[in-house]
Amino acid sequence: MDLNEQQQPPQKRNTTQMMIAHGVNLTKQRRIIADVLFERNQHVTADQLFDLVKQTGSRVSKATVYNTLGLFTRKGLVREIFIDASRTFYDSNNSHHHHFYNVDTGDLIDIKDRLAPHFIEQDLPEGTSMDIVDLVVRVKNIKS
Amino acid sequence: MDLNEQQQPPQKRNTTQMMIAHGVNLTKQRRIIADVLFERNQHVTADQLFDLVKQTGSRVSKATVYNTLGLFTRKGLVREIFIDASRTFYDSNNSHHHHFYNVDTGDLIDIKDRLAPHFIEQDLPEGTSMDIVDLVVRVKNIKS
DNA sequence: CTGTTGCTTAGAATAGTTCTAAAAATAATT
DNA sequence: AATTATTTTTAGAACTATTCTAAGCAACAG
Repeated sequence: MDLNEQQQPPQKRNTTQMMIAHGVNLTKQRRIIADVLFERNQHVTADQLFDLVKQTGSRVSKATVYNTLGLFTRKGLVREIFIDASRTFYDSNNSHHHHFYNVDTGDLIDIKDRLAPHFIEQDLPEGTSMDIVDLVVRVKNIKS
Repeated sequence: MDLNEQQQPPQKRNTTQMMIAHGVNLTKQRRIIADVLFERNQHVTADQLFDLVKQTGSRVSKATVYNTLGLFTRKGLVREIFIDASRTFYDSNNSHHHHFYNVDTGDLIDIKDRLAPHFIEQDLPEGTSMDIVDLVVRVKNIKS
């Protein structure tokens, strides 16, 4: 299962600046996590990210990976994508876009933002047909 | 948290016919579950449904509630809505529509189908503002 | 230094869901 | 009807993703 298929070219980002810009305090672990996460646009689970970090030789606890992903989400650095009850992905591409999820392969693929929803049907990934479209508009109470 | 707010009027459906029409074998437990689930349009978790069934005096195991919801989903009688890693709702309204989810209250509210996506913003529930729109288009491999 | 605050950690706890293996119900076949 | 096969249900165990807990550590302020 390919989690990393992306239409956009990989782009090296300045993770330190990103964190500062979003009001995230810098720590050793957060730098390590951010460097791995933002190395390229990708969709990863907390567990996959934990492994990716391990592969760099750095040691960060799983709790910190969860904490950091939660923090990054609250600060708007990443987006959570809930595919099903046991599949939460974190999208390191924080630009405005949506996703194709292939129920057969597990592939999660970006939908280019310019695609109007009614044109999606004509732009499905090769060899796939539409299954279910689930649009969840999350709203929040206006604080008074 | 009100899970049951619906725009459409409650409608008593013939659950036996629904199951037959969708190729679901009839059993005592499935009838009980279907009667509770389709009594009105609602969004329920497996656990909530288990409790609702219990309240009718009938006794159905939790495993059967899960099995039956899985079966009903595969057969197209209900739709799963994944709000987050620990919130899977089953929507007993199987007509084509989407949802507003209020992150503050937990309310899950139908979006009338006629609403074009770009008009959603002008039609948010009272006292709420847009938070996150997550559109996941599920596709499946074309079997050859 | 010393206290305060925030961060990280390992492991325990939690919660939703799936699995297992056996019993029960139902359907099919003789 | 009796027997066999198939499907369904069940209780509880197992599993898995995530959160919690409580202790230790790091950074910084006074």
